[in-house]
Amino acid sequence: MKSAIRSINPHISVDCVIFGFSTSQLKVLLIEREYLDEQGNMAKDFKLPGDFISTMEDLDHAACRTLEELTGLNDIFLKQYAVFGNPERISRPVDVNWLISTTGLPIKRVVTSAYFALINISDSKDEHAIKNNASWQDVQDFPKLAFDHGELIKRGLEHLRNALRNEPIGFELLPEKFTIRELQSLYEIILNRKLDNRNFRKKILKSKFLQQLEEKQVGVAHKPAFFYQFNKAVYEQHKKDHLGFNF
Amino acid sequence: MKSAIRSINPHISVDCVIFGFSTSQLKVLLIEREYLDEQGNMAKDFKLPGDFISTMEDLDHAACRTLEELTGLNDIFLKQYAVFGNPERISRPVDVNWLISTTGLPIKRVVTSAYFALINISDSKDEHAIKNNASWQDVQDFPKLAFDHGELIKRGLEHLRNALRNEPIGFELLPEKFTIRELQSLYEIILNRKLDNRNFRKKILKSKFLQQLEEKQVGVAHKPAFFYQFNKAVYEQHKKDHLGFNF
DNA sequence: ACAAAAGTGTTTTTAATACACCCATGA
DNA sequence: TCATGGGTGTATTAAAAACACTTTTGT
Repeated sequence: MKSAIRSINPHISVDCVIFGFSTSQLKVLLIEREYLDEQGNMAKDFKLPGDFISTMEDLDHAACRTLEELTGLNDIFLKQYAVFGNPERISRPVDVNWLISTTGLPIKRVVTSAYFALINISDSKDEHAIKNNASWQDVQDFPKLAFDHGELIKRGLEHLRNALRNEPIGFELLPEKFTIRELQSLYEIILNRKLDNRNFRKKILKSKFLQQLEEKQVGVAHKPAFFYQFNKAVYEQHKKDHLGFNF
Repeated sequence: MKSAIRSINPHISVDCVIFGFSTSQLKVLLIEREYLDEQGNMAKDFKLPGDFISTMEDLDHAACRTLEELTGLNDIFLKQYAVFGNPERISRPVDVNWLISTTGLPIKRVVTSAYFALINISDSKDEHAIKNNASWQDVQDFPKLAFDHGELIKRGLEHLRNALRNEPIGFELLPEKFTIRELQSLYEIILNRKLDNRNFRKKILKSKFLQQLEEKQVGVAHKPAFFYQFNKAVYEQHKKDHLGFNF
């Protein structure tokens, strides 16, 4: 937090719930926080990557900036999913004191705009080195969190599941080029169930949102898979034509 | 606005996009606003029902309160759908001056939490008398609006359509007891297309979310329709079991 | 030649669509 | 008795689900 050199708006913050998927598990990215407990001893817990916005900063910009500053991740597709404005959300003395000491301002109440994103953990290992105060934690069983960040994660996960079921957000959340198997794994991990690979390919390919590329996987010890990319224009057209309802 | 007698938080506001459906049209509820134009003349335009939150007030509470104060509507199911935090959203001199003169505070930047609701206009005629500075305007062709309220309506409508297609929000937005025809009309108006009544009933009733009541319409000049109510528990169970994806 | 994941087709089951008449009530 | 909207069934078409083997590559 660079509160000394930028003009912050201490009433509004952003928080980022970054989901990471590997081949077997869904994780969240958390930042380790040091704070003084009730006895004045140094203690540690975790928080989401987040910060106050700057006085003339757009919320989306603040979310991206914060994520980069705290974790080193950049160029991530972040989506705002809710605002948390309960006046009691910052009320525990340790949280209030931590905010006052890190900002130097008399913080009373903060409304936060929550963002989520989903990234491939194995990619992030090489491409985006994650700063060492940030770490991946199990999304089902995360450690004690600051503020109402447990609630933000829970709601973010619901939002992610819903989004995945109702629109092709999976494509947005994968790298530009991906294999169909990667997309299927993403669905399986987030929806938490196995899908039939033949039926999945049929359904996905019938929709024409995916374009097959020339390029194949290289160096894999099995038949190499073709890469695909998402064709957004075709999806938008489809959405216009298809006005049904599903629930 | 009772800014004189309550302690307001001038950084955060709520705005309500209230959709009203009659048998033929979708409308939005707008409040007439008087302001001083560039030449210092009194002029009029429209705004959404909205206000700054109070210092220790929950956002949902602020939205309900505001709606009641400005329109007389109460007990409406309001759903938060987005935050609008562009630093330029309040930049036109007429808007800035209007805020300063109505609050008496040096407003610079306001982040607003947007809510939407949908109500039956014919119901509201008798049950909820709408205050006379509020009026229903065509959702496709609304008058000139204050701030970025045109954008809030556009995004609210997208949200409403999406919500209706992907979850049984229709039930939430109708009175406790309603006929299947009312539900169908709601779908037709919002999705802007005709639906086959036999197929609609089949699909809706197959889902078991609806419970038929003993009660029928009275005083209608045709075969009276049964009233139904939404069974939320059955829906929640269904959502757990059905983890497919649709897009 | 073996292991590992990619890729492919058919049958069965379920859901969506298209379509037209009789029913109960108030005027 | 007429006008109005409520309520129903069937046949066709389209989509989802279930299911097992062959292909290509690296080791």
